[in-house]
Amino acid sequence: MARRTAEDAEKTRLAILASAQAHFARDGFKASLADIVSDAGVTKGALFHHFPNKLALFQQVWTDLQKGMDEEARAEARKVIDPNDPYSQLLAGAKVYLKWAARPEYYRIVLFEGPSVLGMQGWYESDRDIGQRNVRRSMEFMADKRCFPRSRINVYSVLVQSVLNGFGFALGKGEDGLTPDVAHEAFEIMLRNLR
Amino acid sequence: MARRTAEDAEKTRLAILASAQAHFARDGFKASLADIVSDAGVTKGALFHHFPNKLALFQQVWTDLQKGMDEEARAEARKVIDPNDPYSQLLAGAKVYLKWAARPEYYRIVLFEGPSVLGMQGWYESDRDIGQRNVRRSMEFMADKRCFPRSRINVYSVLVQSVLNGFGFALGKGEDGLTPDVAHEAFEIMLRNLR
DNA sequence: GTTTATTCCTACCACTGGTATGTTTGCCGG
DNA sequence: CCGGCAAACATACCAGTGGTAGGAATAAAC
Repeated sequence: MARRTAEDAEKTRLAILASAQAHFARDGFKASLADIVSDAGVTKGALFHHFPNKLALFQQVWTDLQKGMDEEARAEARKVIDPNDPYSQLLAGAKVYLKWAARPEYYRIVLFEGPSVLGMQGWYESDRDIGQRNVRRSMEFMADKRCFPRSRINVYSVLVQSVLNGFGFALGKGEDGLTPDVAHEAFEIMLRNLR
Repeated sequence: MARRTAEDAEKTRLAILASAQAHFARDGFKASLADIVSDAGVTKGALFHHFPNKLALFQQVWTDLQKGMDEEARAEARKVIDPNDPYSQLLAGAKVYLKWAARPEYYRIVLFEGPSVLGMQGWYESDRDIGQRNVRRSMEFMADKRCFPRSRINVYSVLVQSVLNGFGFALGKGEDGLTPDVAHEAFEIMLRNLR
């Protein structure tokens, strides 16, 4: 086979991404490219035409998952009654995030493998770009409402983000008798009582 | 070279472990065995005589680091005035943990690479064995003191563990203007106000 | 209708973790 | 004191990995 329609090319690209997501979700980053292209019905030539290397492929899978979660979270946050209430928006977004964390692909690829694969800079930057901004805005909002001194905005941002991450992990793992609702309730209590 | 004294053997074993820790700390699990044995002054034959495979080598490095941190944390917890106060013991242990998290080898090997390398079961189990037990004991203690209902012991254990993990991460990463002291203060405030 | 550039395949490469086998020699029973 | 076993390595090698080079076919632009 050779030159196809741009539409066909997009199809193979998506097939590669789908297969890659499945394999990364099951075997982590160590999933072999041979298996990925085999299940996608193409050869390595196609893969390396669409992606410069394995890491870029993983990054794309990672980004797609994050984007999906982020869009749903934003949509849910927009439904909050008061559009100028970052606190409620954070709670709404957190609810969505905790649900996604229970999904095996999101759990394994984004939360589990993401850090070590993308490296500390890459992962932390992307993570901060997507989640931390909302968290930080909410912390500033709470500080303005005299919940706690502004000097603690920084630490509390890290703290809140950590709790969301950790709950995501625990939910993704499945045990601990933890459900998204229980986690969300505890999250809110903790948040409300920050001083 | 060939058969040496048992003492000599232990020396090469330690040399391999030291070199492995250095390389794993810098390059993560993808550090090559060739480089590790080269810097240790031995060959791969020696490595595979002492360790069954690369993962076992990593596990040993991981365990040694965890053991070092755990021993120091326990020692510090034992210095607490009231020996029947898990709350204060947790705070003391947390202080030690946060300090270790700022050390690059501990950060990279235990916190960063550990999860994806050892896998969810291996990492979570070991992590829980070392840290979670103390956290859980403290949560039960606080529940008994009517800080919050016993039904929340489980969630809060996960929550507290997550905060420690996340602070460790942020400290290890170095930025955010975060110091062990600031993190520890925020940790205590959060803990004290759990309902 | 010729050219061009995209899309993909095949063949190949350097390197990796891991193995099989060989070699030296401390050590222990007789 | 000494023969043999096994510990403690070294050497040579292998299957599989991510990645590359080059070519073939053809959709698309002119």
